[in-house]
Amino acid sequence: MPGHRSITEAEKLVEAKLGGIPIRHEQMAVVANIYRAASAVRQHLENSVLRGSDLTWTAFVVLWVVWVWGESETRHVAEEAGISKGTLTGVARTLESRGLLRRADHPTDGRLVLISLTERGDELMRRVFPAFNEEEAFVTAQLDSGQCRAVAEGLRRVVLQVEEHGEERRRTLLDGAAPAPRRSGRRPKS
Amino acid sequence: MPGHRSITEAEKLVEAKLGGIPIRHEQMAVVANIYRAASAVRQHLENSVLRGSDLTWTAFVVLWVVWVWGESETRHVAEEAGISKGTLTGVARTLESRGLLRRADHPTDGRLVLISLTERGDELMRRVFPAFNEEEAFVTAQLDSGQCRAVAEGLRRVVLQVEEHGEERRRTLLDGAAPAPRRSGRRPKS
DNA sequence: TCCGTACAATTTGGCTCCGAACGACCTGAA
DNA sequence: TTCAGGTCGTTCGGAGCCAAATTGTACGGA
Repeated sequence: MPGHRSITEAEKLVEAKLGGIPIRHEQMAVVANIYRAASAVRQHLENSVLRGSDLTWTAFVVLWVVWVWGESETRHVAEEAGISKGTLTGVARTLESRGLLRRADHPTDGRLVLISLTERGDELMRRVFPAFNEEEAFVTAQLDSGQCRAVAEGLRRVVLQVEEHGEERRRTLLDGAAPAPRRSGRRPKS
Repeated sequence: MPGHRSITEAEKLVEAKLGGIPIRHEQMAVVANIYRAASAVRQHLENSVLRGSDLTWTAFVVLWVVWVWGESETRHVAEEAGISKGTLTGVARTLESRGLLRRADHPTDGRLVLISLTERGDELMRRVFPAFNEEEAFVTAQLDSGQCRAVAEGLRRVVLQVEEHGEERRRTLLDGAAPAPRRSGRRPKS
């Protein structure tokens, strides 16, 4: 269980560390708590409702997207689920082998693959989602209706800010400098 | 970039899917946006300030914890950073090999290991953290001061709720049933 | 008809992370 | 003094995940 030391206490220490250089405390608290909350929520949901149905968080999100939006092209599912296309290929294969998901060629464009739930997958979601939603209610139990809306709206703005201006911002920061390659992953061929 | 389809639209579809069964919309929106925001923020920070210093998100968090709290026992660092003990061992080894971190035996308890920053690690943090904090301000730029506080406070409550009542809740849900083993990871011996 | 370009999903390589097992160590009771 | 039970960090097995490379399809122009 993380978080026995308070964030505000940490802020004071950081201030002292940097002595003089001003720090955006409120913004720092938002980011720190976003990540803490995301980890806590994910872990709780995996360990309560998902594990029982042998689903990882990612697998559940993928099923959820397809369940809600119906038969979809894989690229849209990946985007909506927030994972890369390559990851989706593997997750979809696993779910397909368990009979929860079905893949079909696109009728006119041979490059595309369509994903939909099988009857079993649909049954699973009708059973699991209510339990999942019940835990969403549990983790937010300390928030009243208005606070829920405020938090959701605030986070939406964070997501929008990054999506709309993030790339430009990164370009500005690096200012034409080396794009700095990623540490992991396949090496460029050159 | 995820999120081109609106979350409220998704909620309506879910409602129709379940027809009749009530859904906690506001709570669902909070959880969905927490995760989206966490991914977006992490990705932006990794791709802007961290990559340039060859740090992953986790490595930065570990350095940050040790920087702020000073020499600490590894179990506390792991807890504070929100990662498992096993993960910390690997991360710490990497950071030690890069000369940013130092490990020392505990003077009286031979089981413990103490972690502290080297001078180089301290320099790195004095350089990187202001840039990091600058991006924390960027991602929250759409929120005014009051909204920042509201979001941070709301998320704090979510974390607290899970930390204080999560374990009990999971016990209640499973109700003595099989603890449901994890799919990945080392297999139990027997 | 034959390319070249564009874009799709998939494969591949490498790192990250969790958590069970393990071995070292501490402690207290017999 | 011994040793059983607890706690620590580390090791290790397996899945997750990203992004480059690859493979396959579409389509417009020569």
